[in-house]
Amino acid sequence: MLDYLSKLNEQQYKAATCVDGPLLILAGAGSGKTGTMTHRIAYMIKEKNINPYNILAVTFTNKAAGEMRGRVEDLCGRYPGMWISTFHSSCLRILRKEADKLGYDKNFVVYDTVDQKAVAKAIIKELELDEKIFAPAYILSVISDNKENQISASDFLIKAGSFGPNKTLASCYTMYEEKLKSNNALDFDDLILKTVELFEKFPDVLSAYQNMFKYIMVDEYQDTNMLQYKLIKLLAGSTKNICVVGDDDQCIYEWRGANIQNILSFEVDFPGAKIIKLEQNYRSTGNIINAAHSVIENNKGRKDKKLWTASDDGEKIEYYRADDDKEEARYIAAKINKLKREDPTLSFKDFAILYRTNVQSRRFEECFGSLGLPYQVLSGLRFYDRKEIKDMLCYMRLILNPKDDISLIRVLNEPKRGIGDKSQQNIQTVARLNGWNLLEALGSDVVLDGLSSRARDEAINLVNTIKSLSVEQNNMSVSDLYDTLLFKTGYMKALEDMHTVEADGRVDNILEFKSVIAEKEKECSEADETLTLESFMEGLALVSDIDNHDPDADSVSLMTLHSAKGLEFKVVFMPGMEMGLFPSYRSMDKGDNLEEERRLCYVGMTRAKERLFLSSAELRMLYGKTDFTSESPFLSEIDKKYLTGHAVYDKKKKNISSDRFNPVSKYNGNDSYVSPIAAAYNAKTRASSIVQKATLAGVEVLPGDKVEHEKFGVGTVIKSEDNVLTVVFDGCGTKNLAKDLAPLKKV
DNA sequence: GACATATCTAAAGCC
DNA sequence: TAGATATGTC
Repeated sequence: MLDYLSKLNEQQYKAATCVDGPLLILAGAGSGKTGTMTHRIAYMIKEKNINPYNILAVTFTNKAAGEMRGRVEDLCGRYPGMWISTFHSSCLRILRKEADKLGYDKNFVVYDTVDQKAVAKAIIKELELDEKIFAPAYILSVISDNKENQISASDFLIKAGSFGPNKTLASCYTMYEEKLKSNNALDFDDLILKTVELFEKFPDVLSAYQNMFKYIMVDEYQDTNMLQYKLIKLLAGSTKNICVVGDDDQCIYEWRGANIQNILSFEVDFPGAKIIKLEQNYRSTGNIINAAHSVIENNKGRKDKKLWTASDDGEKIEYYRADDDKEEARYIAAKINKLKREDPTLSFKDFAILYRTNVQSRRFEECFGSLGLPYQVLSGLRFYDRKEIKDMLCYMRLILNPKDDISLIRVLNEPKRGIGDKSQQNIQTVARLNGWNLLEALGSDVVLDGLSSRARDEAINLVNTIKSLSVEQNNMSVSDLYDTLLFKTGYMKALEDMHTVEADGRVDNILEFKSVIAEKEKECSEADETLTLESFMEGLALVSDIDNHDPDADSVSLMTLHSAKGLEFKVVFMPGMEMGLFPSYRSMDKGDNLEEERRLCYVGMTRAKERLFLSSAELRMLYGKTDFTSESPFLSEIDKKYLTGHAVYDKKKKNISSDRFNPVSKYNGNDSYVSPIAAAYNAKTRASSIVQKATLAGVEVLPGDKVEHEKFGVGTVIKSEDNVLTVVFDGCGTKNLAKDLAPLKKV
């Protein structure tokens, strides 16, 4: 066996050396997937003498691509410009070369989610739509769905018919496409879509790329959507040297278009495909693996496979039911300190708290903050989506492309220039009437004369700043340009004058962004190049984030289950194991969605290497209301052999053995759960599920009855305004009444 | 037009 | 509860 391949196990070795023809690698959690893929690339280059530039390896995230590139470099050296990149950046690279064939200017801009939203809002205004019904996010999701399924605006218009909401949506879609086209912009979906169109319309272009990419690899295949699948199928062409790696059990992105069918039916689409399963897990203890398996095996639509591990059983998984969400946070904090005391080799960075929703982080931040426990939160907001960064990016885009109306609108009154809604509309009207872009309109006398004297001065200054920097951009460094922009637009001064904590934070971010630019310039000068604004922005177009998770910082990591995919920690906590929270109440109507939640649970559990702690809170405050909760059905799916824990009601008795463990939620066998809490959530929309009857220890209670809770004392049952049975406790506020709730007794 | 106050609503987030 | 947006006031 070749030296560098000797670390691979038998299955991994098979996968790494099977190079020709279609191959599906089913790689379970922690099975050494990335290692196998990188070794496969190294094998192709070193042993098969395949030209590195004939290999295309696509991933979903920049982080994954970067990691893969780094590991390939370690194995077989650096090949600059090798095609190891995300779907979107591969397509961007192709389109930069070929966009003119599709009638686009090659220097098109890429609109991100924020830009798209701005376009959608403009459309809503123009069509005078009711934003309640046609919310920007809704319109955009319809457009995105269509694009992912390669349905054009005109196709959709035909499909939509001549009336009803679909007709309106079709007009939105059409206008959206017109606006992007006239701004010379593509959105993220377009990057894939236009590349597919390019290949379909120009067979010669396709065959050139087919010749180039003789070997194709796709990571996280379970997350591909229909269009991405089509793209790689086109590229794989007749050679069919395509290797896809994925795990159907880790498909947690169906809600944004991932099609799990792509992995389930790979063999059908590529007849003769080899399938290799990587089932040995190198990450977790036996108990963790087995417990995770006992949950995931409840899913129906999945490939049959079972992870195993050569490591010991390890400790059992622990479950704790806390009194409330605050106590849950205290419990976890105390547990972290205790574990660290008992095992001095553990440091804070070995701990992660994985929750279902971002709002859950608050309790932990409060608690950890007061205890002085170091933590880092991976928030949902990306660096580049922050307002101040986005504003600066828009200024820079305007310098590159003064025609970019969406960017101009964004920064027109930022900082405040006295050019508000009314003036903005005037500018747009003038632009439309004269066929000008907005910057031209803004600088015209017609517009300027209609402004107040302050606004007039500001407008002239803005137009001049953009125009002169646009001319000068190649005579100055990007850093200098950035500074000039901050100064001349008055952006920095406006922030500094605010003297608020928030504004200071924004200033910090703006300086942080400057160091990003400086870093890029340094990289460039080392390679004896000068960084141009154009190349800087180009590199940024698809960068999702300055990776804000620092695995080396010695702090506890707090993040959602979704963002934990691909990571691992010695000790993992999964709080909020409650019906309605996890699984999310929005997933509980349809069996399919519930399966995705279950996969999410599986992903979370398999992040743990040594210890796994699950917890729930009996009372949780959500949306300013405190509710009783039921335990998550996933808890009862875990085989009790691997689990130890207490139900809160028995806490006084202490040391409850695991066979006494009995979560209160019930599975109705129909792959949906009937829960009083869920019913309460749904009460406004679904009359049939309103909780109008509650039974406590076999005794029915009705409004007006007195009930007693072991901790909250006596309360009265009432029917709340949303028609849900509720108990009012003296001094304890109002709580929704959950059916069969053990600590409540009728008195 | 800018700022203050009232009202509404609530998942996950890759490129 | 808290953030985002709609409405009201100077």
